[in-house]
Amino acid sequence: MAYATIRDVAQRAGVSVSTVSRALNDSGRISPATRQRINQVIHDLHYVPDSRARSMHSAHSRTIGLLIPDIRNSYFADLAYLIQGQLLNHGFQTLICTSTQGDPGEDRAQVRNLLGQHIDGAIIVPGPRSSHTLEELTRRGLPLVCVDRAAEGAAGRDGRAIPCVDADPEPGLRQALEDLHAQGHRRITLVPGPLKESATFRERLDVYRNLLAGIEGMDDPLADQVEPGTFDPDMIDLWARQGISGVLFGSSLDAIRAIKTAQSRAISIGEDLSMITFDDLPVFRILTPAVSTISQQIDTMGTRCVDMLLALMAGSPVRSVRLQTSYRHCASVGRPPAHTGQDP
Amino acid sequence: MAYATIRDVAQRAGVSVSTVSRALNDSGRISPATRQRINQVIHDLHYVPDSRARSMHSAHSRTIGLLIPDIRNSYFADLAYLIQGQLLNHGFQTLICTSTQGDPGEDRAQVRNLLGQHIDGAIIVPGPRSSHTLEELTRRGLPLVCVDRAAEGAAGRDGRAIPCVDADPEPGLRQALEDLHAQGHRRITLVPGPLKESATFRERLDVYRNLLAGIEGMDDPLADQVEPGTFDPDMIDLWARQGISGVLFGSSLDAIRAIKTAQSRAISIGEDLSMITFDDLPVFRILTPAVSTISQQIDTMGTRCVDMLLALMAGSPVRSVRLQTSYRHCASVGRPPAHTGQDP
DNA sequence: TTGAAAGCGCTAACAC
DNA sequence: GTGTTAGCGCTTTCAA
Repeated sequence: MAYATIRDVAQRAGVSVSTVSRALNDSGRISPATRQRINQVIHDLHYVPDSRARSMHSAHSRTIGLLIPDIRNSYFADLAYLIQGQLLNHGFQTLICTSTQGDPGEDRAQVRNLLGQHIDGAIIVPGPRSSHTLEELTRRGLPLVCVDRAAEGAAGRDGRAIPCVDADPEPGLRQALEDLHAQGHRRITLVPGPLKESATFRERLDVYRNLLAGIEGMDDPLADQVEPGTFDPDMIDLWARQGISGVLFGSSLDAIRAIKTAQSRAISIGEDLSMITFDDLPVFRILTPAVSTISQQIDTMGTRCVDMLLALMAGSPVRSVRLQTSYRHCASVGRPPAHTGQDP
Repeated sequence: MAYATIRDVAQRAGVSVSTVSRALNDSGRISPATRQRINQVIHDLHYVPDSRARSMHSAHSRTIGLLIPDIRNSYFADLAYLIQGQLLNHGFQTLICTSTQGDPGEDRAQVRNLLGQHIDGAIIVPGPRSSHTLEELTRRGLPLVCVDRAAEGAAGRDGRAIPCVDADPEPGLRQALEDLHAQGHRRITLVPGPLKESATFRERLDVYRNLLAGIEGMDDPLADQVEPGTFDPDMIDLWARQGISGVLFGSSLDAIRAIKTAQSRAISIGEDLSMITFDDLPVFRILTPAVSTISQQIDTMGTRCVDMLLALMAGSPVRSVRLQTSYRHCASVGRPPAHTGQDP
């Protein structure tokens, strides 16, 4: 009762279903009068074509799967918003699957859902354990693009790598270190984020180390002790004991926790301790002091990955893209306090 | 070639499609041997049943539509996350449609999409112009629940109102006003948010006025001048001229813009100007000073609306629910500066 | 316990 | 221009 079908429309318009179908798809020749009559009936009956039945013929569903770790993270929310909007402009529906990380079983369930819908392609933020998930998709020759992080240990069909759009941490990190150096900091450190989780954090750490090694007189006394885990508030005391005056965060979550801790211990950011973090979230601009960030060009990321997916679906060859990161100085980076900043 | 079909499975297992179907659905009796063989083939072929074809028979698609204004707003992101997670636990897929507000044409397109998928129900954050959209859904007798705001001027089937779960601003506002009063504030005002947009903001304003009228010696000199629009930075000067020492924000977006403005004008929140805002976003806790909020119990909101939808789909009668708001005092509310706070 | 056949709503040849 | 027919991948009678 709820839904009118194409047959109802045909009957009421006094034509056959194929004529209605033609009217629906602007295919074949139809007399203006018939078309007019059909449109009227469609309107009267509030008829909406069943896209499931429709897509069963056309070999494509005009549906794209989007797998992101956690929509509550505003970084991914932005990405999802951009991607869904842009795909919609191209006539594709986006199936957003969030909370794919963590539970590997849930991960599988989500992918089965997507496969069951016969999606035309997928955009994925791969996690540390998603290689199996990715295979499940590439096995079917499904056009696939990774965003934000490259897929580890998974190749696309024909053994070709899955195209990816992510950010090169080098430029942003370089500028950040230069700023710290210019302000007079000599002993600094990096909290990379959950190292075990992702190659992203690993890469940030590696690049950081290389850059630091090239800077005369600047040093990370904790470089060899980096623990693959998240930020621990007690680290703040450790930094103080080591005479560290500047900290970089590879994960914005850690940065926010550090800010809270600093506040509760009356440590003044920008004076007692300078800090910089990855991810240019709006929060960081309204904090006092505003936090210096290394920005990822998230808008471009969203745009490019959609472009790449569309190209892939069109059969064009697609190459991975690395976007530049850039540094934005804010008041969270100041001069080091008098008693630190130089070798003891 | 990408997808194996039920026929492929049947062929390879040496049985008929109906037998495979039965194995898939645990319906009918099947010999253990046959089932075993079928499962093996399913595994080998990486067979995933086509849920589109499947749902065309079963009269339900196990898919729920979720329409929210903007996923980038962390309030709605939280809501979406909660809802999708909970629906998944009940075996439903969630189609998240974001950015439905604003463009009414896009709104319609989204709904047609959902209708085309033959969703089993929908959860909606209705906007000011969504009554037409809602009708499109209710007309088909689709189970519907509104969240966060009540639907204006739209009734469900049988003319019954669409069940809704939202928050009663009264308790939170009352506590907020009491706090301001206790701190010594006597002249305050409310920036309700985009009044034209939603009855939510209208209600907050009305309740505020009523409460204020009942408080001895506290006054809003601007009560009659409230403009239906968003926050204008120049209002800060106006407040100063009027001797206003405390401000409430009906919209967290306005609050954030006000904080930025205050910072740029060296106005100290909590000293020169006390402020309180609706929506208990994480941001407000890490700002300095932390911002006093009126919280909406968003978790409960997400849980309840899913429960309500499931009940509706099961045919049970469902009543709208109003959750309580509550006030959380933070340092953004302090004593008024000496030269304000009392009648001149 | 299993298979054959009809049909879900739609599209796409192929006739007329 | 329009109707007829045969499927798409699946479930579901009804027989066997």
